Amino acid sequence: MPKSRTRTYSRYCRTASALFGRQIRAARKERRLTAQEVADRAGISRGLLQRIEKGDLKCEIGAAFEVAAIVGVRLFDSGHDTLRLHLRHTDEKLALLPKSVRKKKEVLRDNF
Amino acid sequence: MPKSRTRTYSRYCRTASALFGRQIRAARKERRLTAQEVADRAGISRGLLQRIEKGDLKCEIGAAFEVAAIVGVRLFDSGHDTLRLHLRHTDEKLALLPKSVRKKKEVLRDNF
DNA sequence: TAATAATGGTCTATATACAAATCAAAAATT
DNA sequence: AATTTTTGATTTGTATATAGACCATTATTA
Repeated sequence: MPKSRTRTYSRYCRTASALFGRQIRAARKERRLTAQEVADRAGISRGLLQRIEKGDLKCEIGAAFEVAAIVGVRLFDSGHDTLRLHLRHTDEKLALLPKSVRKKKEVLRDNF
Repeated sequence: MPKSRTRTYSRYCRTASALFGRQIRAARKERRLTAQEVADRAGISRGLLQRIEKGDLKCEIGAAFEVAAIVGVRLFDSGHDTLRLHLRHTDEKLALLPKSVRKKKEVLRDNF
């Protein structure tokens, strides 16, 4: 029997994904774009778009992000310039953090 | 020759994904969690976590969201309750929109 | 500085996400 | 009401994302 690759997701994660999909669908309809039109523009199949709009957690993050961009759902509530700014800021923060995380050696407190 | 499945992504999409990955990495280090620890908690391989932190657009959105939740990167800048609220609101908006999008028949303006 | 843990690669096998095609039902226009 | 488009589901074959193992390098602690 082949080993299964099923995952479990937290409630938070599922809700977030559902919301993301719903927002995409709402935005698409507001702009009066058919599923086929958006799928074509994004270079994906209509089936995949359906799954994205349903909040399916197994689809490519790239496809979902691209679709969001096409229908006008902003990622991180920001335009491109703001994203770049955040990116730079995060990189600066990252530069101050240790390159690798090392656990402090567990101190045994039995011997006293 | 097998048909390739390569996609193209917009700059906006790539930047957003890069930022998301960077934020995850920064949050992980701030919390002093090793890659292996986070991968284990998320039920994914360390290799996949690396790709997520790199902003690889081809990984599962569910894996990325789950990791974000684990290291404390908030999705849509909101906690679970707020997400549910947004979800309800989006559903209401969606209920008012037409169930299917129909293009107005293109009126030919040649004949005058 | 030595020891050791974490990270960053690469490689392989396999489970699966994907595109594409098809069909039925629903919904919007005429 | 009739027509036509859009949507929702299902199925199938294939490209590929994933886990897991491994190794080399780097970084951290003792």
